[in-house]
This record gives sequence, C-alpha cells and structure tokens, in this order.
Amino acid sequence: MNSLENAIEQFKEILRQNNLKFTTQRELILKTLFENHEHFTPEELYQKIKTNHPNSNIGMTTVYRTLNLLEENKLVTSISFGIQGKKYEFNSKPHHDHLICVQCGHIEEFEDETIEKLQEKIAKMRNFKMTEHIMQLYGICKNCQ
Amino acid sequence: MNSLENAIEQFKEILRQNNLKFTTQRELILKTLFENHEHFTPEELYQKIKTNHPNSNIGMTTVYRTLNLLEENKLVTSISFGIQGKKYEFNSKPHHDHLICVQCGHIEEFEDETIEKLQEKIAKMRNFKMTEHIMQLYGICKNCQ
DNA sequence: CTGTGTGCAAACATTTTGCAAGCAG
DNA sequence: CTGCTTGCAAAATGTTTGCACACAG
Repeated sequence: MNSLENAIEQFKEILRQNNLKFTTQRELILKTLFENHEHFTPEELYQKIKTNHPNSNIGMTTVYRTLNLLEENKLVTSISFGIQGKKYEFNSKPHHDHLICVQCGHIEEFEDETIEKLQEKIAKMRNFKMTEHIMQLYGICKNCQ
Repeated sequence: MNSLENAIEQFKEILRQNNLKFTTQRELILKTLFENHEHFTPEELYQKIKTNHPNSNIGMTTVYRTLNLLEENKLVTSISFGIQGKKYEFNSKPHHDHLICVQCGHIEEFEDETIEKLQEKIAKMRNFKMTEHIMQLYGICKNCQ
C-alpha cells in the first residue's frame, strides 16, 4: 500500500509544487528512511547511506536540509529524546509514541487510543489548541534488564 | 512546608554527604529557581541571577554544573522541549506534565492520574522497566490564539 | 540555459572540559 | 591548609549558513 514507489511519487509531487528538484541525494535519503523502518539520527542516516552507497556523493548538510524538508511536508517525523539529538522515522504508520531504553537507546513504539483522547480533553479544558504532542516512556528494555 | 529554608537545608545535606561545599553561587541558583516558580533555560537563569544580584560573581559554567548537580539529586527537574534546549524547574510539586505554546514558549503544567496509570500498564505489558516519562502537548495557548 | 541543489568550510548555539586562582570547611 | 569550586577560555557537539560549482528540468 504505502510502497516505496508511492512515497517517492508523493515526494516528487511535493517537490514539483514547490519548484524544487528531485535529486539523487534526496532520493537516497527518502529511500533509506523508508527501507529501514528504524529511527535515525541525522548522523546515523548519513553513515548508513555512505555505507550502502559508497559511490554516492552526499554530505551531512544535505541530510539535514532534506530531513527538514521532509519533516515540513510530513513525510517523516522527528522525535527529540534526552537532551541532545533528534531521531527521524519515515511517516508510514499512524501516530504512535515511544518507549526508549536509557541503556541501549533502543526505541519501541506503541499507541494508546485512550491516552490520546485524554490528552485532547486536557488541552480543550485549558483552551489550548493542541497541534501535536510527544510522549516518551524511559526505562530499561527487556534485553537490557 | 517546602520552604526555601527547607530546600537549602536539603541541598546542604546532599553536599555534606558528598563532601561538596555550600557556596554563594550554589545558594543563588537554588534560591532563584525556588523563588520564581518558572521554567528556566540555563541562559535565562544566568541572566536572572545577574540582574537580581549585580554584585554576585557567577558564570554560565557554574550554572550548568550546578543544574546538573541539582538534577542528579532530584532537587530540580529538566524538560527538554523542541529541538534544542532544556528548561529547569524547582522540584516542589509532584510529577506533572506540560503544555507548551509553540508561539510564545509559555509552559503550563497539568497532571492526570489516569494517563499515568495507563503509561505504567503499557510499560509493564512490554516488559519495560519504566524509570520516568515525559509527555508534552504542543499547541497555541489561550493568549496567542 | 536558468536557477535550484550540492559539498565544503566556516559560522553558530549550546554544553562540557582544562586550568590556575579563590575560598569553604 | 587542603582540595573542592570558580570563571575564563578553549574544546566539543550538533546544526545552519555562505559560497562557488554542479546538475535537474
């Protein structure tokens, strides 16, 4: 359903609408995010691309710029965790939140309809026009215990 | 109950236990956090102290070091919001979460017992030993709408 | 061809560290 | 007095920007 081709077509459409160009680098970034259903820091993503496509020419700068572009257009989502650092994931799934292992950095996903509803209720009660939210549970994952 | 004197005594006790010293700077930082029930970035806290105590001699370095010390000992809590930056608050209240205005940066607090319980349930179901969590609702606050 | 995109290096912003001098205990 | 603490400057991170060349459309 949400195939790579789909995602690329969607990306191209966004680029077209903004008079932007579809470049090898932009394709590689989207592709790598899509194919690895993982959470990447910009650095990790950059390394992954360098490793998997040694002939490609790509710089950190482009990774940052493209991630921002993709996030603005809702193709990827970022979560900031801990003090420094953001991780990006391809936006294929519906909204979900994260369990983060403080030992190994592993990230697990979960969703909970009830909590979502409660959050909306809280915002409404306070006249707060909620646009998004983050919820992260920190702890020790199964493997690290 | 949780008076400034109390907080300072608590701080002194922690310092004593670790063979650390109670200095003017450390006192100023704790005091400023306590007296202003606000959320400070290290920078803001530094400026506030400089303004309110022009004769005091204090550097950013000390602010950072002391905030880390206070956080390790649970006297203050930090919340990281958005991409960069942490804000610190004095730890007088029970656990609570935050509504953050994306326009003016204003932070409001709330607590919800039901959500807390659900979070624990989720972690337990996944064999995740939860140590803490953050939940932040982003949006536009009453004033900014 | 035109103008957007790129990599590089430099600039930034935030936080941490090394160090010599200062002060609490 | 001893050694923890401080402020300063420099280093370390993580991210953004300026610029000349490259390349998509």
